[in-house]
Amino acid sequence: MNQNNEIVNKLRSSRLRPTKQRIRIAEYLFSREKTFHFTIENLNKIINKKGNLEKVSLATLYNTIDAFKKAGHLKEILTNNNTSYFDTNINAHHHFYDDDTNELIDINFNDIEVAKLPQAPKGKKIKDVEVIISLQKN
Amino acid sequence: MNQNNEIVNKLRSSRLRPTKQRIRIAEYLFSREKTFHFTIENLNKIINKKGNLEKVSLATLYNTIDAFKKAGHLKEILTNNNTSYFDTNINAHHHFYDDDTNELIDINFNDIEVAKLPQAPKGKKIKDVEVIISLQKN
DNA sequence: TTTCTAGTTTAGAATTATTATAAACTGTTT
DNA sequence: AAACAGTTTATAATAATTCTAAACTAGAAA
Repeated sequence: MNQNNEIVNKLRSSRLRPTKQRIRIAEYLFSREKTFHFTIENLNKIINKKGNLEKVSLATLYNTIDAFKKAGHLKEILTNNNTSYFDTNINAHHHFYDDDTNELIDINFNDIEVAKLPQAPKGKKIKDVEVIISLQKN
Repeated sequence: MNQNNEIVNKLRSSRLRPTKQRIRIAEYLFSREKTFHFTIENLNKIINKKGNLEKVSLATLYNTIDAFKKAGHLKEILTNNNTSYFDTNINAHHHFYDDDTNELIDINFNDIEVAKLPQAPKGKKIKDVEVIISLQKN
């Protein structure tokens, strides 16, 4: 139950009650080495795959992912296909985006260097800089 | 009718029949100096605002914008709010994106310098490099 | 403990953005 | 003018997301 405790603490420190559902989702998302990209639909299929006894409602998936995002545990990825993609890698990094397959691939932060940045408009400051490299077939 | 002829030629050279609706939309979008960012909903309100006699159906707006995009006359912009944004500026350039207001602001190509780029995955090549700078309140 | 309460989950309805359908219409070619 | 493919249209269908209000639950208070 050590793993579980870490997750529970993570939730508590974000002022999120460690409910059964949140623990389940957080364990799935955050107990992994490699970055994970997903849509709500993906996650729903995984969490509620047939055979699983404890189902989590779709509304809760939306609520939970939104809460995790607001707490800074997930990043939402920019795309143009009107489906939200999320990323368990919250460190600054960038993406390849394959328009044909809607596939996302992480790019290490250090593999891109943004040498010059513009001034933010007055009253605003820069929250994040994201580089997206669209791909096409050779 | 000089303006009109330019538009008609633009359509023809993209193998798009210059229909009443396409000419109307193209005139609205492409007869301007400054860049224009819009969603289909925006455009619908403008083209079909009450008082306008000639209405264009929503389906046609979708079809036409998609055709213009495929012809390279519009760029689709990446955001995370599951609504498609389009940009009449098809030159390479970048954007500020204000998450709170969903507002997009152009950044001149030269105001950002991407100094280092990664290799494209095998079988793919780089189509476009886009930088999106998210903003937050000061 | 039990009781209480605010926070959470849920099924289902509602909403929003987009795509599909198939009939009517129109630009262009013959 | 006839013909045909391309286009437009209203409407239905679909997909992603948000809303709603009732039931449930974790944690605090008694």
